[in-house]
Amino acid sequence: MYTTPDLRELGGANVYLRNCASRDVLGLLSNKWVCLVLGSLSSGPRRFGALRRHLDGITQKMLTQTLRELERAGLVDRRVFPTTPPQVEYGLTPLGENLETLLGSVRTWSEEHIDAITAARAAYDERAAQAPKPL
Amino acid sequence: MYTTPDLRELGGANVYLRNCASRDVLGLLSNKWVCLVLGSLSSGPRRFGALRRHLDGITQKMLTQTLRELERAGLVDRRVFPTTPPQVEYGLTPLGENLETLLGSVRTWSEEHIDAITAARAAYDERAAQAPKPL
DNA sequence: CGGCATCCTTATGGATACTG
DNA sequence: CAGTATCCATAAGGATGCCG
Repeated sequence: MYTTPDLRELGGANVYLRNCASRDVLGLLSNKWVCLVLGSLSSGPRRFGALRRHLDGITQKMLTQTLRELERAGLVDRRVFPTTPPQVEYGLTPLGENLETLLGSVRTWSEEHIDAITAARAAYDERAAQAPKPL
Repeated sequence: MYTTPDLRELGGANVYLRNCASRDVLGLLSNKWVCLVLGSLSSGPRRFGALRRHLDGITQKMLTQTLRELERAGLVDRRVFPTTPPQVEYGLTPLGENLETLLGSVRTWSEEHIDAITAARAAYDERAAQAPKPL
């Protein structure tokens, strides 16, 4: 009886199961902007407009959407100052800061190894171009 | 003259610029499956079918696509044994293993903090439900 | 300023069928 | 077994306009 063959293969690390909740968190990080927004806030709270300018290329919609998602997940908190015009400031929660330390190292890794990756891609493409199935 | 106002705001961490190549790497990680595939390979090489079974829920298409992308980036290597039927084995390159140490801690974080996130989301939703703009 | 609502285009990903 | 190719549904994301 093969009820749970997967678990026997590697020994039950649960992110690998379809309905494991922790996959949600990976899904969260699978947002192109999440890592950058958290990084941008790691140096201190910022207002909406400042974030928008800092995260070159993000649209208003995606910034709003990303911030809501992060706020809902308890990673970012939102402080409203009822001035005129209204000011809204975003900052990391303790949980957000905790995650940021990991994401920061991922961003650093990206910057440090982008050259190696670019080179690997070029090499791969060249190999692929040279052996284009000569039928 | 405001040629590069963004850099003065935070001091030149370049992932934040639109055309910075390191954003590509973040884009790579923005693939729902990348983190899981690399994690699945962290315990040793695996064959295509084994990966597919281990990563519960992945389709054949997405697995192929993800593996190609990772192979092209130099994070995974692919070894073909011309047996019948053919065997194809995937494993981490040194670069891939290096990245995996970071991603592993992200997966661990996900598993450790999923409860806090779930609770935060529930609280947020409840707050939102209780203050539905009583106009 | 900091949004939300709408429209519309494109990218993503699943299902299915076929191949070496 | 390990793919490739095709079709199709849905979701992601950009552009625009309006509002408190």
